[in-house]
Amino acid sequence: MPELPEVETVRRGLEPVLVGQKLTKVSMRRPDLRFPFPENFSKRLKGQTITALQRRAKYLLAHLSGGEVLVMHLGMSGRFTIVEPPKLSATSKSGIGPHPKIKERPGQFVTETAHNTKHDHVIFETAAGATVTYNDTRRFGYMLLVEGDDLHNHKMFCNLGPEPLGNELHADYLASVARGRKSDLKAFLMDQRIIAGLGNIYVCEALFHAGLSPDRKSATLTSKTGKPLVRTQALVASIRLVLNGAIAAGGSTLRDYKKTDGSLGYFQHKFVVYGREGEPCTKPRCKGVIARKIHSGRSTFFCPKCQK
DNA sequence: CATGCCCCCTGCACGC
DNA sequence: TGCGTGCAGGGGGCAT
Repeated sequence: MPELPEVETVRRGLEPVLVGQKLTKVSMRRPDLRFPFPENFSKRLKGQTITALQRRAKYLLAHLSGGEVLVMHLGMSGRFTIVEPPKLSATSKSGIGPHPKIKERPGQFVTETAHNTKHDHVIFETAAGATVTYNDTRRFGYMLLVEGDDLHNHKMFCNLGPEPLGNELHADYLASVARGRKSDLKAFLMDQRIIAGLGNIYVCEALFHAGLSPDRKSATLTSKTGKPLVRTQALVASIRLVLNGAIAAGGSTLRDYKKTDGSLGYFQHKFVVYGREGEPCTKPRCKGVIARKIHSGRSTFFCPKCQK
């Protein structure tokens, strides 16, 4: 899936299309994704206005005028596609007028281009005539409807750790939660209860940048006195740097998406270690070769020479 | 409690 | 060409 930077990029892409908009129609093409859709899903969404679109960890949160929150998780392969009605030029506004097909059936027009794809599972239509389609090949994603006041108590959210780009993540925090842990750094950083939003790619990237081995014991982030160490500071800084860099790259993709097909999801981004098994380490003067190894079923890419 | 493993699902790249 | 294998950015649920 999209990890935190990709979800944030999707959020920024959807925000101008959805926020302030009333949902005129929501349809599903199957009864479930990873989980069954909530009871009366379409009916509960129709007519509601989306008042805000937030992100928490890898979740998208669409706040609804009725007080519920539409929670969306993209799993491994979830994407959104936006199709907006053609912008009317000054000429057509004053003179010719909108295309008759659009005027009569705004939803129908975009339906023909947007809904014929395999694995399009959910289609949102807004009062402004935009269509937002959720596509998810592997269906590990899901959607929930949760009462806004109950969000923090929901089982999906109550155990989430701090946002990695927020103020709550700092070396003292990381040192304190790492204390006495038996797990290695790879598992530690993948654990959403420790930090919420990192995934397989950005854990590899952050560990590389910090020069720390994925096999290092998490407890070594803490000194005997419980104080954070230089490597702990470096890890926090690396996490921030890697995520911010990816979000910036996503932003540049966003500027282009309307020129292409409206697709929001993964984007092209250069990774320094991820997917680069056998390639030379990019750290200056390091003669190492990027290796791959499996940690609890997931590939880890790292430089055995400069990550200690 | 913490940790590790299996599994959900589809598609794709690879070797034979 | 077809088929089998392994792998893919997540994480819930369960056994230990």
